[in-house]
Amino acid sequence: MDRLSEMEAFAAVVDQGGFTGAAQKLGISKSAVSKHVSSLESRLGARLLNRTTRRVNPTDIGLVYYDRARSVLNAALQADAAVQGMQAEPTGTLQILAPSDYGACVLAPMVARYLEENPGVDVNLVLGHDLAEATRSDIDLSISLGAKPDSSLRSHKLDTVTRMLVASPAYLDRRGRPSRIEDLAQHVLLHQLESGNDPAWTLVSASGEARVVRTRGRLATNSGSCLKDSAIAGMGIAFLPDFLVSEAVARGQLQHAMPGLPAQTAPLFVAHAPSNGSLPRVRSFVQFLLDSYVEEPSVSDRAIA
Amino acid sequence: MDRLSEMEAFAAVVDQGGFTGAAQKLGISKSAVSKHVSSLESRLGARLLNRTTRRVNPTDIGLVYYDRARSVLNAALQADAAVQGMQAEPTGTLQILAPSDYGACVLAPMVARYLEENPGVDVNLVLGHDLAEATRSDIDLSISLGAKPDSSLRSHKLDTVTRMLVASPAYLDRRGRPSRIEDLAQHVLLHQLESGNDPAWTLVSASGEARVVRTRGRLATNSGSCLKDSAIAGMGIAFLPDFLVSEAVARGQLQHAMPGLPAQTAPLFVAHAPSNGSLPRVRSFVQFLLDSYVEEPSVSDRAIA
DNA sequence: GGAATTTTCCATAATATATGAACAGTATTT
DNA sequence: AAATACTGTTCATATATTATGGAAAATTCC
Repeated sequence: MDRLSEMEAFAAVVDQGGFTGAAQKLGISKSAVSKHVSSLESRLGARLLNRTTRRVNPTDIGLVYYDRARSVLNAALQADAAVQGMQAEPTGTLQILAPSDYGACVLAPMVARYLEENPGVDVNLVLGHDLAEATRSDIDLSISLGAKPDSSLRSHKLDTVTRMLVASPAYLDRRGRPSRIEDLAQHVLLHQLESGNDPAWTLVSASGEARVVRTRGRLATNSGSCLKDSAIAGMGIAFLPDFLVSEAVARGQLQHAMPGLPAQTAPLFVAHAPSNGSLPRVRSFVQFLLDSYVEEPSVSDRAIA
Repeated sequence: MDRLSEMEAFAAVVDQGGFTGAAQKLGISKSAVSKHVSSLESRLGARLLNRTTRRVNPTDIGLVYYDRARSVLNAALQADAAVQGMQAEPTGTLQILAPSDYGACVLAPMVARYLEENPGVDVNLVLGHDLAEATRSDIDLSISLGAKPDSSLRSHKLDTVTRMLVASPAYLDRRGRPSRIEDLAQHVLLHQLESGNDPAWTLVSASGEARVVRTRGRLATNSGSCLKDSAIAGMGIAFLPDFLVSEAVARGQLQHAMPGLPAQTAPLFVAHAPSNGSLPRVRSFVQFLLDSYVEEPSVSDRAIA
């Protein structure tokens, strides 16, 4: 006997003031209503309704049970509605916050594909990871590189990004190839400006220890692609993520400046507020990202697997 | 398919991290758990669990549904518990607030009977309707005469109390019998002190209008029985409820002072805070009162019926 | 007191359930 | 690397239970 149906039947009887009305409202036979209520009463071991053949009045026990049953039914309704809401077609405008370079190089093409698959969703892609931006309340979803997001957020690891030291062949021929981290002090280091950070790189040496290399280049910018162009132009060594430079490396415009250096990896996360986790557009985009990275994992993640 | 059982099965699977554990915890077969969850999923039209044959992980939809389902189950548990609690044997100390005279004359013998029938309950009978007492938080139940209790309280009408003008035959022979309300001004009126009230009676005349009679007696007391004794002693006319004087009237010690006056009736209510309505001792005592008054209605209520 | 509604009861047909074993797949362990 | 142990699902069947429509019982309204 479905206990929820029993409660529905009982509540309907109280609402309609009779079994007949309840049966009509529920679309079942009077007998069924009677049996449901009887079963409920025997299960509880208490009389819930005072039947007077002409009128049905709830017992005082029935009265308090009615309130409880209604709240149970409401909760059940909300549970169903939550699931239905999460399965609805994604709609609205998805606000995505992402690091500038990653957003421009990697995310933008993916977003384009996502938009094609999800005609109901618009995307606002906010690039640049300022804290002021990160706390904007209308951000649905943010992508971060390196640090694992705040544990108050729901996060999924998407990928492992490798950053590498690159320079143009001409530069390396002219200035020599560094073989140890200390050798970098003799080179022109093209630094990427980050808000609030000292001009320095943190590199993990072959022995596994982190070494901080102060950069003393004549050019610094916050644009990774600008930095890449400078490196291609032979202006020095840059420390850039693979997604920015792999194409230039493949074309021979850039080379690994220090092949002996172990892979400098950082995890890539997508994160969202827990309350946004049930928004279809957020769910669908996160799933889209996860699917995309599973189909086409990066070099470093493939190596791990 | 019992929807609550489905939720229980699903929640158990999430808790135990597997169908086998859930089946053991619920005491049913693995097949049943599997079917319950399958049925739930198909009813919702959503996958709730990611099965990996070795481990079961809730989908993100499943995660939010788990919370909802848990609250549904909790509410259902509370609903059952509320009914069970209301059916438990009455225990504890019942705090009753009642008007002094009514409590002494009528309620005390009834309480004695109630105590015999309910060995688990003690009674504290607080007599005297001071507002300070009425708001005491440990009062389970209060009885009031005349005014209908605050609508924030649950109240039941118990009876209709008739108040009557009485005096001793000797007094009436000596001073004459009043025939009109105005005549009362020529009499000694024995007033019952009430906190905050002017010394006056409000009488309903034969024409139905309320007349206020200022009392100017030399004796006033807050004790109804003391007033009755004074009236028996021939000291004047008293205005007292039937339960106080009917015996003396029957014995001829008192007479109706003004037989032409219509019945001066006031309803008698029992009231309790809604939150106390589910306490077995409150319920049982209220029921006891109602039963007692149904079996033995007062004269005026019998006349109405 | 009669009549009309209302609930409950009853027998039947249909539906649905729980079960245990067999099946298929994966993670652990040796 | 292979075998094992354990997992969830599926299947057929026997058991329970359900809903239904009509008849019966009961009580209130007129």
